[in-house]
Amino acid sequence: MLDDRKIKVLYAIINSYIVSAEPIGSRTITKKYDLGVSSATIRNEMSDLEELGYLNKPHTSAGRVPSDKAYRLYVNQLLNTGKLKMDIKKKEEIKKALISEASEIDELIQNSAKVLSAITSYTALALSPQLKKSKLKHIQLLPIDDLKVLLVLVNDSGIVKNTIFRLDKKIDEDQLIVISNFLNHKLKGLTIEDIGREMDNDIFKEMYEYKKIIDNIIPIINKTFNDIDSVEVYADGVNKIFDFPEYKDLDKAKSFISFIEDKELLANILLSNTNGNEIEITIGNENIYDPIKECSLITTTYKLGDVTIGKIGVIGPTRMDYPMVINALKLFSANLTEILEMLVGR
Amino acid sequence: MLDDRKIKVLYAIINSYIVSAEPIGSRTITKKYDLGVSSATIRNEMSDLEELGYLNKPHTSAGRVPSDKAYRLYVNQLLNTGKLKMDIKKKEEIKKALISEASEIDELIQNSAKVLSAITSYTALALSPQLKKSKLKHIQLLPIDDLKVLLVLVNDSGIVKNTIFRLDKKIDEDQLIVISNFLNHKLKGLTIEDIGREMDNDIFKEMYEYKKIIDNIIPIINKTFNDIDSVEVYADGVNKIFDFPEYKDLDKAKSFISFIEDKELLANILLSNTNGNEIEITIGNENIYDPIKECSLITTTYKLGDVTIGKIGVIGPTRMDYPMVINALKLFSANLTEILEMLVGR
DNA sequence: ATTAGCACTCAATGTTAACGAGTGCTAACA
DNA sequence: TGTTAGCACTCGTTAACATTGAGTGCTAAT
Repeated sequence: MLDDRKIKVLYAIINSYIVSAEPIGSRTITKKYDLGVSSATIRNEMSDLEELGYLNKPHTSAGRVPSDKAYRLYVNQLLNTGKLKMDIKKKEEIKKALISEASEIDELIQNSAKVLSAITSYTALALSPQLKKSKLKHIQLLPIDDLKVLLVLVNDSGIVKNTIFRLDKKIDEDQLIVISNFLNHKLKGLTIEDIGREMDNDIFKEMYEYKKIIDNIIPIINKTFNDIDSVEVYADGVNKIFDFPEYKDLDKAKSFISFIEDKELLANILLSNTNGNEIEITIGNENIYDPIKECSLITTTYKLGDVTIGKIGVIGPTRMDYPMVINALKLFSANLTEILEMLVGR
Repeated sequence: MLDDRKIKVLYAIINSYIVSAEPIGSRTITKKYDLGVSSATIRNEMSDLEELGYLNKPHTSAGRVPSDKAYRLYVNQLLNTGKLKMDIKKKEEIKKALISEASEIDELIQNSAKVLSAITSYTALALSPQLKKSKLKHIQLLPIDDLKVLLVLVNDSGIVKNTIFRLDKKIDEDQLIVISNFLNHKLKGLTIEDIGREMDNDIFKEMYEYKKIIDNIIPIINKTFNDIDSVEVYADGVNKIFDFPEYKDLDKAKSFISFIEDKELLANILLSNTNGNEIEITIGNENIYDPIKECSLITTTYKLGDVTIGKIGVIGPTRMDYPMVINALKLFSANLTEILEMLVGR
């Protein structure tokens, strides 16, 4: 359907448009790319490509611009031919940049978005780890003073959460240890969901003696666990969008930036954008939401052990530098997975 | 120097410009504000006001625009006459909105910026609590498994930090308790700075038996304490800037947004903007940095006990609605101080 | 099948004129 | 002496119109 020359012409247009953001005319192609034919021939090919849906004309006397379909073809080929190379040296550089700031996992992810945006010069998005299935590893109550108690929860991914709360009545350290031990015994190894159920089951009747204290504590455990579960989206380099001529229009820029500010929506998009491949790409109109129908979203995942727990990606104009971004994302995916392994140290 | 009528004319121009963002002509004033004189008289007054530096002309045949000096006069009067009223009902509304999301202090502050931006429709900034002078209240080591240990630090403001780290050698719970007790004994009640000094002093020679383990732990304590100390700046509603006609120019908008993205710079600005008053206002050229020389920055503080520990404020065009913003900030300051009191529960 | 040539299209750019909000000055007035 | 009506003047804004030039599509010759 697309003979060799058509592909060459199409790729010339895509490559040219990716750097210039200007519609390409037939003469430009004959000059910049040596295809051995005249501009008139190119014109005919372009006319064909337009009919096939790979090119668009902004208006009659402008050049032509690649369509989403063209990018899709280009990107699929890119992903299949595996021509993308893993630059080990660069990988280590990135790793260093990521590690230097990372003491907590959320910080690591946030910093990753920053570095990714700096490297690619597009807006970067990152989804904090999802740990719904993670299990409680340790629960402990510590006395702060007569009335205040610190609750510490640790899950098997090494995420720690804590809350200070205040009791109505004095409690001594020994009592807290008894309660801690009991909670540990009952809840250790359960997932967040399990614990929610367990709580309802009034497992605490055995602890009659401490009923009042435990009644105080339960909602706090619940809330704290829900916090662990909460999804955070980090965005960095939002203002990079100003660098692209297609966003010289203020309304467009505004709508893009407002869109990126809606973290809840972003979380849903990132979570739903899952086809099982290492790299996932949504081009232009493939996006559901209007404000980013002229953007491409490229994401990858990061793992803890064998489980995918989060995502990181890049969003920018459809004419983005796909090979560069895909390479960068591969490095980030690998690095994050390695660093998490190390941080959690299993 | 400024007679009564000049003041009236000036205020008319300021008020009009604050809502319209358009230069005001003499006729507009005679029509909209009944000053009992003709436009020619106003014209003369305006000419005088310009000579005195209170008005600017964008160009010969435009109307006039208030200068920074005019805003300064207006704002000083506003702050002195104390005409600003505290709306108790609104205060409670805001309080509710702030509390609903606040389980941790940083979250509370972040959420405050969000609510403040929503209420004022300007960009809101907030500085997370500064606790350099806070004291260690509790330190504890908890076993996670054979090799991993959780370090928990609590300070007297109720801020909790923790880190998981891994030891070279197995350690049992009893040993951890001994070390915990020792550290508590030695370090409790000291400020972050004190602890840094204490650490260098090799206080641990008494604990010869656990030297190796403690040597492992010290840098972790240090790092964790530095984390507590770190300043965070939250910005919300950055894209509100697009609503103002003075930012219809893309470069201006870009430079503003880039400026707000530099959190370190913002932190310095917020920290330095301290004159000891409840409300602090920097107008236009009083700002040091070029990108916000056409903005005003209004901030207030929030406290824990008697100590100012953070700031929250609003940044927008110099023609901002000062009375509204000042009122809002007063409510936020009072509410945050109350909520912190409650959260930390001293 | 390719290509040179040419008429045609249309956004972008430049030029000019008309418009009108607003100023500043002058002279008359109370 | 302060106020005001009147008027010439300024200057950014807008609209209308012509010009330019990159690019297309078609045709006829190679």
